[in-house]
Amino acid sequence: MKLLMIEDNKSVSEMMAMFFKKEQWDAHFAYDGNEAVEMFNEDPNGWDMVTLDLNLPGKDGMQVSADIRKASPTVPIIMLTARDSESDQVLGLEMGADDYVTKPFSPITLIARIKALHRRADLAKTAPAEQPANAVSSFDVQTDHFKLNTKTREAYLAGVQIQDLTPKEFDLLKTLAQKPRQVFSREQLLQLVWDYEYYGDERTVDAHIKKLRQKIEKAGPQIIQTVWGVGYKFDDSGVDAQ
Amino acid sequence: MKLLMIEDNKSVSEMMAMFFKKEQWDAHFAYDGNEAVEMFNEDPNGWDMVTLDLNLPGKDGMQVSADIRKASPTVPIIMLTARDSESDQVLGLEMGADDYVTKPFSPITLIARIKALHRRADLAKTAPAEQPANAVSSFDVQTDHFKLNTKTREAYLAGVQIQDLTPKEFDLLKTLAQKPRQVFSREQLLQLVWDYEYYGDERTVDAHIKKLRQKIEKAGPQIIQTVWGVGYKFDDSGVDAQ
DNA sequence: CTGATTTGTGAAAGATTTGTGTCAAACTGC
DNA sequence: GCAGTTTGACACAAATCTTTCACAAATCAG
Repeated sequence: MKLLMIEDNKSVSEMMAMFFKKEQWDAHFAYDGNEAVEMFNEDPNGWDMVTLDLNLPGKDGMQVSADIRKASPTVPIIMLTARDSESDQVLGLEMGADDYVTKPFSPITLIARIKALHRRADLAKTAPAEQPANAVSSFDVQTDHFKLNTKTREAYLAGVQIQDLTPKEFDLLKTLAQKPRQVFSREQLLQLVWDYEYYGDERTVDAHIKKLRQKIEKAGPQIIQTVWGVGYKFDDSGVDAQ
Repeated sequence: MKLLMIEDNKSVSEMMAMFFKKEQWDAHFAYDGNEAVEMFNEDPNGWDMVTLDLNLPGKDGMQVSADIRKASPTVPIIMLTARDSESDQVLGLEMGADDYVTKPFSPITLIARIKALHRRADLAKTAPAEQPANAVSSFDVQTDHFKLNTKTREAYLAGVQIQDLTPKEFDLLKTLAQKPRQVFSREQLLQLVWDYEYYGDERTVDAHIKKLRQKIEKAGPQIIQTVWGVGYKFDDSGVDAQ
């Protein structure tokens, strides 16, 4: 198991390193937020677990969590913190963390929680259809008629490339496409595509959707649907025609 | 979401019942271990979540956990307990629990943890590289012939999608369908679908029911019944297999 | 059967949400 | 800095949904 521990307190990480070694886990350590996000993004899909200290120098811990979630919607995250307030805990869990452990914690407890979460997360990997490990698949989103590659930042609809996507447009499309058919509210999209604490007009999302749709139309049928009163969703099930 | 709370302290379960209702979860309660296992086994694959108080009369909590795990290797289990010792916690997690919350806990916290775990467990269902069309799982209502998914805001009757549901229509259908055969008065529906303190004409419900029925008819047989003098109910028992 | 009550229905007014164009600000590469 | 892009905000028009109301139809009580 490949694990990333984000923790600025060296004595904590050194102690945990011993325990991780005992478990024979491939543990990596980051000591501040920016370093952590950078390290994580080198191989966003290669991590099995992240533990994140919220009290970090530099980047805010919640922001680090958001950045990691953005890069990988599924990696298990355990937040570690001295902040014991209930609202912090609830916020953390709502932000997408899977567990929230308050300091001081014992290594044994943390190990047990990591194992429990890893076991649970593994169910998602083993259950579904296998994905050839070595296969190209640098495509991060791939449905029948739609492919999206975050490394090259290219998107294809029914084989035709969607051209001239700006960064925001690409991120927006990626976010929607990662969960086909799931409806995202404007607020959710602002959190996921912009920032978790972005303060701005929700209608800005509409403006980007409009631009995005224009570019999608040049490549094929519309794959972004409006869900009236709720938000938007990606749905390429209408791209049947061959 | 269908949840089983195993808890012998009635004041705790009553308080939680209120919070579960607010979330519109289908919460069931068991007050001792044997009853819990029995209840669980009536439909081992029908549960989305179990919370288990370890301090139960009758059967030992750990044994209950083991019995449930045996019946369903994947159902998420959260252990609740006053025992704060580390060894208990580690043992619980090793026994197959996904989370371990010590009493006293606040309802908000428990709700947040249930949501986090449910989100994680759902990934196992939805994960499959985003398979075709309606393979999106995580239906919030699922009977033999009717399925409703709040994430995609889609509803299916005997496999056919009920199309073009407006927000109110969808919410209304969801509310009725969450408790099949249960009659809801117009007043109740106004509270549940509109707002707790909505001030408006009760007949507005009728208007929406009418529109909803029209859209349901396009997909299959009628599943909303009028209970004269009382209100409306969802009942799909008349829908025959195809 | 008759009258009272409740529900179904269609239309129209009212309210809300979304699409879209414009413009200024922020950002990029040079 | 500068020119070209991208982004964000806003306002108005267009589209869609919600609510109300009145009358017709159905149901019930006696």
